Amino acid sequence: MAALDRVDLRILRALQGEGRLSNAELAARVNVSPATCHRRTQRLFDEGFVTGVRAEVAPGAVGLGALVMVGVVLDRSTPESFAAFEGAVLEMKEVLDCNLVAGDFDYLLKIRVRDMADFNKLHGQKLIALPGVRQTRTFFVMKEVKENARLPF
Amino acid sequence: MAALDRVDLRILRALQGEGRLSNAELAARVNVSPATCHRRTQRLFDEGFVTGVRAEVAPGAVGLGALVMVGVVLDRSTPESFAAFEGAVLEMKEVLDCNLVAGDFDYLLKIRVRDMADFNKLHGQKLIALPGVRQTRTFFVMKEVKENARLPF
DNA sequence: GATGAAATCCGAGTCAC
DNA sequence: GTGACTCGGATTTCATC
Repeated sequence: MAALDRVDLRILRALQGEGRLSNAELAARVNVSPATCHRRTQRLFDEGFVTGVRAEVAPGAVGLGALVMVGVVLDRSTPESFAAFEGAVLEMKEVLDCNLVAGDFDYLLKIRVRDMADFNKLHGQKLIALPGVRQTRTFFVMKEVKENARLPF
Repeated sequence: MAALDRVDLRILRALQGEGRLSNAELAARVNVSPATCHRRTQRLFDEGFVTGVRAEVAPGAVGLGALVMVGVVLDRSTPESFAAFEGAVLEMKEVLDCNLVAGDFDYLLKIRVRDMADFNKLHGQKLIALPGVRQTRTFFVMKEVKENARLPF
């Protein structure tokens, strides 16, 4: 996994903004020949600099209009306890993000559901039933100011 | 902005997983002709069901190995106060997510920087200097269990 | 009004340099 | 890294249901 030069960075930046750019268009934007651009891009994918390309679907259009952040505190802070919780969270499709954090919580989750009623059900039936959960704190998102911004590089 | 039928949903799901799928391949996966698939996909983009296609860049590879969540409380809860804060946050490239929430905080931010030292600088120089900020609470992410999972639909 | 087949044209992928 | 060559897919047209 060699280092990234200026051209690589330009390719990454372009693709981060428009993942469906054709190789020809991409080459024009980063000022290299199509052949070179193709090889560079290939490498960036093959060596894991780009972990995937994904279409962003408008959440509301697919019945996922509500966003909720949840702080979770576990009963015990043992490796087994963490592992069990993480394993269970990975199975929950509604959980978009899950991070182990330092601070007042053990984990912070980002969850998308249809509406508040849906979240209430999820909370009562699945969230508090997750392995080792002592308490949760819910933060309903009232306004999404910024979502998934591009990486600043 | 008409509704989505089964074929549309299959296209969205496929593209959410692999945004660079060729139209030919996509058509094969959702079982329609390339022509139909092309027209459907076009519509999904044009009518805003797909808001963009983005390459996901490995954060560590571009010097953004540290992830930090920050809870922010403002001085006053006035519309002007919120607007000023939001405007300033939109200018900060390091802030990936910013959500207005109900609960102990006014806003929850997701921030990517190089390392803890970098965050400390950002916190001291920019975060607490944001308009109307009374206090912040920092949650360093120690482990990213799940990041940006696909929408469950 | 949407579909799939066919026809055209442009870009992806490969090769020699 | 560049330029050229070939083949496959993107995109449009059109007849059809």
